[in-house]
Amino acid sequence: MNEKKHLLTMTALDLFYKNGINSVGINEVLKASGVAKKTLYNHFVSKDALIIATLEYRHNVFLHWLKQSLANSTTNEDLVRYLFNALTRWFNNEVPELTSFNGCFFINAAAECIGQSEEVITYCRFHKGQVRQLIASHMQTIDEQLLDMICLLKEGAITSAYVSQDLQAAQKCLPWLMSYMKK
Amino acid sequence: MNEKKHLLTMTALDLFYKNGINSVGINEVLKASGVAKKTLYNHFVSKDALIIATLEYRHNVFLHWLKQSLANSTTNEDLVRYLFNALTRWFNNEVPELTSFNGCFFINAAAECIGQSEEVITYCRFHKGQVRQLIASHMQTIDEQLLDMICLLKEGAITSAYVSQDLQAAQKCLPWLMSYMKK
DNA sequence: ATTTATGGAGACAGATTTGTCTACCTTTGC
DNA sequence: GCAAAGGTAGACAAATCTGTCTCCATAAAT
Repeated sequence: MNEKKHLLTMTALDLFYKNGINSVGINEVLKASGVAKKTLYNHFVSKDALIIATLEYRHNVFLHWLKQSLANSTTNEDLVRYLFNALTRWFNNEVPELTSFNGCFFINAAAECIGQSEEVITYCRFHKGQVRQLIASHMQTIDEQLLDMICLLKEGAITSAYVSQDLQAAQKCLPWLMSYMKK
Repeated sequence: MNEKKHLLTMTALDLFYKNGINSVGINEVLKASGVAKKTLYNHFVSKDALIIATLEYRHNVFLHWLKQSLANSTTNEDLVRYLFNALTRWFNNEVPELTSFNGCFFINAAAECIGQSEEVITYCRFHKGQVRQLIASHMQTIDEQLLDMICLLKEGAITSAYVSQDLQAAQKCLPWLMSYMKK
């Protein structure tokens, strides 16, 4: 990708994730990145296109981080342990590449773009699907029910960590999942 | 509450929940309700005040519905069954008073008002706390761990139902919770 | 019957936003 | 050396949004 385009995408993601997509104007992105307006509209047809680019970028960063976090797991127990420990690190700002925790960018974007951009919600759905697939690919034995539970608890933990500021939400899931798998 | 004020609050909630708080302008609320702008600013000091009023109203409607849904539960098993069956009815648009399902209004509002209104996120936190308390008050024996799990799964189900369009998300939680309580 | 409070309709100011356009500069390839 | 491509800086148009204010109508209270 072009250097300026990449810079714009990263800067926009930073601001969008921190302050909300609708609260951040194009001009703010330009000022923060030091790029001219014409260059932005040279690379992106509209603000919506920039938003989609930030979603794609965040998706890549997030999946790369998750893949690495799960890399060493060889059993379902490992998988669950690695996953929810990784989430806890995310919530507690111990993962620099994900930047300061502000909930799930995709959930936030979906909420912000209700009845404004169908493309955004579609991409968010895609992202959640890809994350589920990545988790599934690390399962020793495919257990659709366990996969459902893991994903539901993951979503719940992210939401609780953000809205209710329960930074230990992911840790609370662990003992339960462990005892479930023991049976 | 005043009649016009109530009408404005209900109309605004409808539009905010359906199309997003930031996408709906004051003028749209006025047109839909047939109320004059001066009357609105007579009752609300600003749009922010109107937003808070819609949060309060939604909170009351939601808690009233949940209270009724859980009213007949006498055991923890009942509680879980009633709760997640009620969520399923909500997701599938079988609860008229909650209007067409569009995720959790409070999660959406929190996402939309990032770095814009501290009052909104505070109220969302309050709402989630009240819901938790209501659930706790219907528990036969207080089990903080079970309460955590119920709330985490509830949040996960709402998010999955909305973002991933998994309308059966709440039903998937039931067998798991049941087997957990049996032990 | 007259006063007072409340609401309707909407013009208007002021701020802000997206997106276009002009004019100028810098770098790179030939 | 020069032409072409792409970037900078920012003015500007057009739309939109919040909040104020004016003028008028209506209804209730004294």
